Amino acid sequence: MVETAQCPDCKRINEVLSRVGDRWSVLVVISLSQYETLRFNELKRHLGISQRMLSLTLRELERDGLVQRKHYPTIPPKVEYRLTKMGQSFREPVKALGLWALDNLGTIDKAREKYDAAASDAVSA
Amino acid sequence: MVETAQCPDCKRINEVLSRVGDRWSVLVVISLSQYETLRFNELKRHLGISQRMLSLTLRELERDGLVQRKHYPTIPPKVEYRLTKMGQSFREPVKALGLWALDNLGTIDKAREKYDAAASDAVSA
DNA sequence: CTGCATCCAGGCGGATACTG
DNA sequence: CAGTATCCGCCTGGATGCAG
Repeated sequence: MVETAQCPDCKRINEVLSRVGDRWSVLVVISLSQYETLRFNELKRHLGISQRMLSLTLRELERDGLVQRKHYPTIPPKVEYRLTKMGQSFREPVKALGLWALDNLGTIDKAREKYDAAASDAVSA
Repeated sequence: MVETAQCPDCKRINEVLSRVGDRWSVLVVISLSQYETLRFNELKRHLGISQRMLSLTLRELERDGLVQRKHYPTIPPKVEYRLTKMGQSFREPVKALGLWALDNLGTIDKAREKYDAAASDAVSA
């Protein structure tokens, strides 16, 4: 790829997707939007995510200013995560996406079945 | 991961993200929404995507029923891609995401700078 | 409990060469 | 022009082990 004659919008979208577009980030934001405040292992259990990915994801989200980390230097240690203002505003577009998903997942599944059936027909033809 | 006690929503979101959540799919949809109809190499140049990924992405989008492929068996061959009804409806949540991105990318950049500065302070301290 | 470091497999994605 | 096939590097992401 030497070419870079794309629309500027694509760059923007690419940027935002590479920031908060990965599935774990989205899921963490959703979880926090439901529970207000969650601890590390609560999130881990809730999402079924590995420690590593949760750790990485939370660090990035904190770095991006979407999530606030509150650390209690007790023993054993306790860390709470919650959404920042911006994090909460992110729920809106995510919710839009979620609703679209709910509306269209069935249709997509149908389309896939149809497509796959046609493909296997082509093979047997 | 043996655990699977997550919220059902997470599964849904995960599904939709793994379907149309990758950056190339989103960018293809956006391009098609702007240009109505595009040929293979037009998309390729427009997005700065490799043939391989464009080919895979278009096939998936067609399979999911978001993109319609029109093939003219001429020489040289000509193939046009356009959004289906569902593909067009997908623009809505994507647009919401794009607007949020425009509004918040600057803030995110600021947050990152601040975070990184604090991190390097911690190192030098 | 909350993390970080390491290792390792699998998939994403680009470059290249080839077909129709 | 519109793809397919192959090779291969890179990054994601899980498993494990260790530290505070």
